[in-house]
Amino acid sequence: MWETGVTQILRKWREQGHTRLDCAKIVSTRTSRGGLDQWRWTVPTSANRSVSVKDVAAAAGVSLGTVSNVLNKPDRVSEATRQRVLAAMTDLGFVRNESARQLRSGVSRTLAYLMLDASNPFFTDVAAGIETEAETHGLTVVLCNSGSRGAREQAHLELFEQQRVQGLLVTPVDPDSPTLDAVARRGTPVVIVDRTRDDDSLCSVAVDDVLGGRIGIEHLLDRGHRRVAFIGGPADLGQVRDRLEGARSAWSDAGLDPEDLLTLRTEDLRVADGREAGQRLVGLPASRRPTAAFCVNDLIALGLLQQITQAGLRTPDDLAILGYDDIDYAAAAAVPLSSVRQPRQQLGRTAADLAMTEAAGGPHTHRRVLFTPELVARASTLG
Amino acid sequence: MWETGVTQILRKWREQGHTRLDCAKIVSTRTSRGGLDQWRWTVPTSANRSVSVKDVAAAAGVSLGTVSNVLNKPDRVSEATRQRVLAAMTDLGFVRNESARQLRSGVSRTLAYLMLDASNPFFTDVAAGIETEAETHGLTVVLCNSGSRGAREQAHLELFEQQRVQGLLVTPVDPDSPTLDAVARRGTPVVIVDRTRDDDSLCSVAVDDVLGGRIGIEHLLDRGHRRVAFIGGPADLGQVRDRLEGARSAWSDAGLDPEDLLTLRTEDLRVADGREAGQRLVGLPASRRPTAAFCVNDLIALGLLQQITQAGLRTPDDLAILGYDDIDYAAAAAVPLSSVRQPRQQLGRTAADLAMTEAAGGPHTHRRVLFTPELVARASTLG
DNA sequence: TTCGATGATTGAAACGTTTTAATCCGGAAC
DNA sequence: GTTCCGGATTAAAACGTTTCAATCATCGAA
Repeated sequence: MWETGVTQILRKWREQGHTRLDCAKIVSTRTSRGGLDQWRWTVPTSANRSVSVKDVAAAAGVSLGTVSNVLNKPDRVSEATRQRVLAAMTDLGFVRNESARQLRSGVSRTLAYLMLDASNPFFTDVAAGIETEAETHGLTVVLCNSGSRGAREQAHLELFEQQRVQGLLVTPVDPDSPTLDAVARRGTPVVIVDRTRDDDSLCSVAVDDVLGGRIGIEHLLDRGHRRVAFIGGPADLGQVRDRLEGARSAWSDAGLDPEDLLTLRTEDLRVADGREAGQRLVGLPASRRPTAAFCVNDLIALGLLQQITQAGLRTPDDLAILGYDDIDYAAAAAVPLSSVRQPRQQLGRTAADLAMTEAAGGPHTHRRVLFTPELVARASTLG
Repeated sequence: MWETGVTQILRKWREQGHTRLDCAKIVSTRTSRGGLDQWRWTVPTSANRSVSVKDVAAAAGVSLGTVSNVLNKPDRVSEATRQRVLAAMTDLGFVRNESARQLRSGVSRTLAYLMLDASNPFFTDVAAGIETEAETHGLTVVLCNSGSRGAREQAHLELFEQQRVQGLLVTPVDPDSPTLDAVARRGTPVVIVDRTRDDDSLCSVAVDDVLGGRIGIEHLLDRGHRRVAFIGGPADLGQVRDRLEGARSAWSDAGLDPEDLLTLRTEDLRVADGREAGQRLVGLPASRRPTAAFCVNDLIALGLLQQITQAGLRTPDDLAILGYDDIDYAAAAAVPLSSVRQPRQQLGRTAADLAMTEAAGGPHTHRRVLFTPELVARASTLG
């Protein structure tokens, strides 16, 4: 029986990575079986526990509840003890444990924004809008970046839900993803940013992309262009689809031949894709080459501008360029870029607002907010 | 005595916002005084409790500990029960409560990066580096933006510390701020990103700015410039100070008159500040105007480029421009911008790595990592 | 048969807060 | 002198996990 005990101890001991057995640490306990076949021992613990309200209470000579009151309802505690508690806190280096706070109170103080692409200034501007709105309500915003990757988006969504954030703003890879519905159904307010759904199953804030496409083409028509390229992709992206739809309808409304509205697809929406599109455009014989390009976002427009400039073409004389988003760098480009501007900051502010009102409880019906884009004409189309 | 009881009840009742008193809800309790002067009542609670492990356990017919094991040590539980528990989870829509998890286990699964300016692509690139490194270790990264505002930085630091993040990466407004030391002393690993301190009191990852300044000036000297403006501010910013120091020492090493290295201060480091500096530069008589400008970052360089182009000057013939950071938009500018490149992504990766090793425990000595910048010459200085 | 080993499962104790009913106490009102 | 009131304070019960010793069941070897 003694053997058994020792064997068991040694196994566990080894499992825990110990190499030497210190018998002084072994203490016997009795079991229901009546024998000495179970053992317990202590290991030296690196007593690095952090300071808790309990410690503060002890140091200040008050009860634990009073410390909590100092933190949460300062007016309920007399000035003298308040000072004493505050002093104890700084003395001991007390840091409130947010996990415990949130677990007990059930309320989180953060709003989350899951960005599609943090390197695109459009989304950081939206984020800035969210931040300003959240700040006025005393919430902090945490940002995450999916980088257009579904798996990462999924992982971030899960973590945010587990963290019980107050609201979850997201520019999703696919706005129709059922994951979003699942999250919302389980109780986290979800707001789709810069995308929409056809139904009203979730709150969303976006800009009227069909109208934006129309505005862009109308501007180019005004400037006399009759052979235009629409550059953008991927084809299944809602933004691209809608803007193209608007462009096409404006084009046909003007009674022009659909053939003359060339569509150039790109892999993605980055500067590199614009350069690549530029190469294809430059490769066309001058007679068939469009006189203007309407890019589905500014990054593509910038890449295009750079590429065709390198190839010796001039903007807007040889090729007028119209972008979309009006990011700060658009105005600072080699040839200041005309662009369709979206109210980015307001997009963020409104989204945050929707999330917070939904989180506040009360009767809620999902809202779909649609902003109107506006044309900003600069040298790249004016000449 | 009856009166007293009713008075007390009514007061509390009113405090809770009730307008009508439902006597059926009142239940008397006896107190130590023996009288009926204390009361208790129940209010209808909106039973909206979320699903917990307890519920899952009940549904699956196992104990609460087993559910936890399915979550954390799946190999310790038999396949059959594992499936049963998993099924119960999806049926009930169970979402693990991260607060409770972290409170009990004491371990957080997130790394935080507090950015100085989310709209500056330099920092989002650093963030991308952090993300890739963290991902390989199974951590998620949350981003926050201080927008160069000390108060907001402070608030975010506090929240992150309260959340007990595993590591806290920060590009601070002021790297010498004692707040950072305080946070680190209390146990959160802190890594300063893209800034350094003179002492080694914290881990930091940065790029050798003195060397960067030197490299920049040497390039301009190579191109034959003998009257150069160094543009940047604020003067008390470490980056600005160091790059200027490097620039000056390279200048004097070449045996040139310090007077000919003009210094133009700017308010901040944004595009608008570059434009403003451009106006001042254009205002100078051509004879005294520098032939090249070395800007302390690309945003200023872009603003400068835009402004002097508008004023009819040409780059690089009338004014060569050299930036710093080599952000993507530098290459895409009207005149592709020469720039001093910093290894942004690697900066982020290394910072994340430092934080995680410090968090892993064990003996730790703070490290100061310094990367070497490199010159990327483009049309804005080559012509 | 019995004992020991192994693997699956359970029960109960944490973790650090917030919440809330209860207590205490000095003073005002009767 | 009671009685009542209100403000300050306290004690104890949550919150939803993870952890870990203890138990249970099964099986192989002695």
